Amino acid sequence: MATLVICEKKSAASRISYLLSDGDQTQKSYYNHPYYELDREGEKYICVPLRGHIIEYDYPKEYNNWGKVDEEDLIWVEPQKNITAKRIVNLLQKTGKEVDRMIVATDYDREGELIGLEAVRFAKKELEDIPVERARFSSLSKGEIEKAFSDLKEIDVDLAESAATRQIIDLAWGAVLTRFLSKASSQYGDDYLSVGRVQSPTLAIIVDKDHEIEEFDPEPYWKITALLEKDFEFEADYKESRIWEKEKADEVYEKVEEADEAKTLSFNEKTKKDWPPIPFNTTQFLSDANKLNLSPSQAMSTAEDLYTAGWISYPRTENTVYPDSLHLEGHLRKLKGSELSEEVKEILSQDKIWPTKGKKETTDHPPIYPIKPATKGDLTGNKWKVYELILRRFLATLAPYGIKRLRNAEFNIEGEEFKSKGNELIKKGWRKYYPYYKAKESKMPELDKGERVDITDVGMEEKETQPPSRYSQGKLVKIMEDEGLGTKSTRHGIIQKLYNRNFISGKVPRSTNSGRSVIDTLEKHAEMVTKPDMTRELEEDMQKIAEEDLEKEDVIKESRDMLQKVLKSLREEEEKIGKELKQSLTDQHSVGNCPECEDGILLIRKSKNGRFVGCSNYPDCKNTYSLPRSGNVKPGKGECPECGAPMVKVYHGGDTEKLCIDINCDHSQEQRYRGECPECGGDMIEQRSYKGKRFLGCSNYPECENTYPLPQKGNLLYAEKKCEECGAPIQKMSKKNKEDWEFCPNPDCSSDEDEEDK
DNA sequence: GCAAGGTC
Repeated sequence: MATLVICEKKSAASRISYLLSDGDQTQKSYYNHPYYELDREGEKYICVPLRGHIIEYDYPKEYNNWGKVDEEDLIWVEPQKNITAKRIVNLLQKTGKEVDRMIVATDYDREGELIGLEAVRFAKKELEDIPVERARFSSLSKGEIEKAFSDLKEIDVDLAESAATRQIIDLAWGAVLTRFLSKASSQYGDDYLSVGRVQSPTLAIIVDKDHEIEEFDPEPYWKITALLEKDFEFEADYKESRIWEKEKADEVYEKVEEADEAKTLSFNEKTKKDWPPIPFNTTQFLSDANKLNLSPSQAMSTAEDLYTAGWISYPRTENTVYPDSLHLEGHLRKLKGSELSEEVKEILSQDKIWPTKGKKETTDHPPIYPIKPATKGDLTGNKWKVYELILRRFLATLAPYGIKRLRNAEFNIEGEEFKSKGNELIKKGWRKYYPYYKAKESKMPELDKGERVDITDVGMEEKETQPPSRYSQGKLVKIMEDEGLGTKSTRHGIIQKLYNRNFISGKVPRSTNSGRSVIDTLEKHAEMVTKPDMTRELEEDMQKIAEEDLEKEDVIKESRDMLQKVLKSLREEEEKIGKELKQSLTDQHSVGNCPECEDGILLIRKSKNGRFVGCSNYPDCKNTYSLPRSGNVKPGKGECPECGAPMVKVYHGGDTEKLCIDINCDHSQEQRYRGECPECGGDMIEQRSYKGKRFLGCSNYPECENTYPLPQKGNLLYAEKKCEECGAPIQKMSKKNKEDWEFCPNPDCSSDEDEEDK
């Protein structure tokens, strides 16, 4: 007797083998892929980890040619299953022959059911009649696993089929619409315009906000503020914090302008508990990591590294409730060995440790928490940043609440009503351990009704209503979750995809021309693809398939019919759509007008050797420029005074250069001249490496290889003098809020050793 | 070369 246990991933396989054998499992390897063997009640178990899905749907090869395949036909093509993890399939086939029953022990969710079934189908091939059972467990704890393996269920084929339905539908809609838009706008190669059930509604959320901001019409208003003093200065605003008419504002201001006393009409004070945050699920984690300047993709991949190295628990989870199996106190004791040992001890010293809990409780994985203690010596850079965040969050969820003191008062100033609010944290509580959220505090003294308070100043300000702000990437992940778009494992990747497709740009994402026009086109002709409802409806259908209320085939057929209608309506306007898309793509790549011909536009183009700028009138106009090696190039203001070519802005992260597009023109050269090369008498030129790093290099390169490193931020100029020690040209640096300073760029020079950085 | 979903 032998049993094959199929697990979703390595960590689960290792844990399950351990629990089933009381730690007596053996790790083996098959062509470098690990698996486990163990004995359990005299029976041999082989525990094989998958790597999530091991197959994926795609169309047969003959449909790969976008030009030759009609999208209308593609709708009805049956996709085939391709193996994506060959070695795992081999291992399943090999071990499948050695066993006489199988247990699917993948994650307890819809995809898990399908992932398990995919594996079973490979393992079972020649043994059609061996029994397959399903272990369903809500955590990888001893109790849960024992219970699941002693009470085995049947595999839920309908549930798995519902997941397969989603795959087929997503592929059909994605492939058909992606090909249609790309072909209509002649976007081939890497520049195709993609469409998808999740990515398009997500993009639409960003585009809608951009439209809202563009259409925003600021309205002026006036604000009257009195500065009062009792023990310290504090502000009181006129009862209408925004006064919309200038006359009214003037009228009030005239009355109170010269006042020197305010009479307290009322004063209230109350305290409020400031509750600690709930345990980290993926969304909360990505959102807070974004405050630390990490994109969701960066945060996720860092968390993945920390997880595989055993520092933190599984980072993909929706759960916000610590399971009973996690012994919080014992675990805290373990974390005393971490960098934050003092903080851990403080938390431990509480009489009782009460964790917070969120509304969402799932059974697949615990919330994200630190598994073992780490110090700054163990982890560096982003890894430490992320680990510290997760450790601090864990502590905060076990820490005491804080207390806020809220005060508010109303005043009479020359017959006009003013009001003031105070919000002070009088007990820090959990915020001591979790400094990532800034509490908005404002101080206000204690007052008595009728008390007279001195006025030190009264001011009136003209202000403007502000447009709504853009969504940060962290906020976007949250909105996606609220709208049901994507999953805990895919949301960060979807956002990254929008960047990679050039649909959005910037740290706080804004839509590009192509992103905007893709959404505009879809909204006009296939609105449903831009709405989260499509996902909601698909979810409902999948539920019904799982419950046997609907047949997989019927759902797919209905979806294909709908796709056919959508495609038809798009095709009726194909020419117009193509024109609109092409126009906005031209705008996106334009850097300005061509100085060499009548009506040419200079466009960023790609060649085998990289990118360059060429004229839209090519081949009639052969004007070209090379582009800087790195950075994002956008049109700038005006033309070069020297050669008439357009000025461009080059963005390097937070740093912007303004250059003439012709890097060899005298103006550009002059702008970047930073003194004479002490080695050969050539010009030292400020330039950027392929990676965007700024340095000084000699104009006689490659004959002269003299270079100096430069600080990466701040404005640099040649100080018009040479270093007395080494002869290198002295550089002058100016930075915001700092005094200018001069330095020798030569790192081997001893000239500024006594001088510390200013 | 198309999607979204797992996981590395």
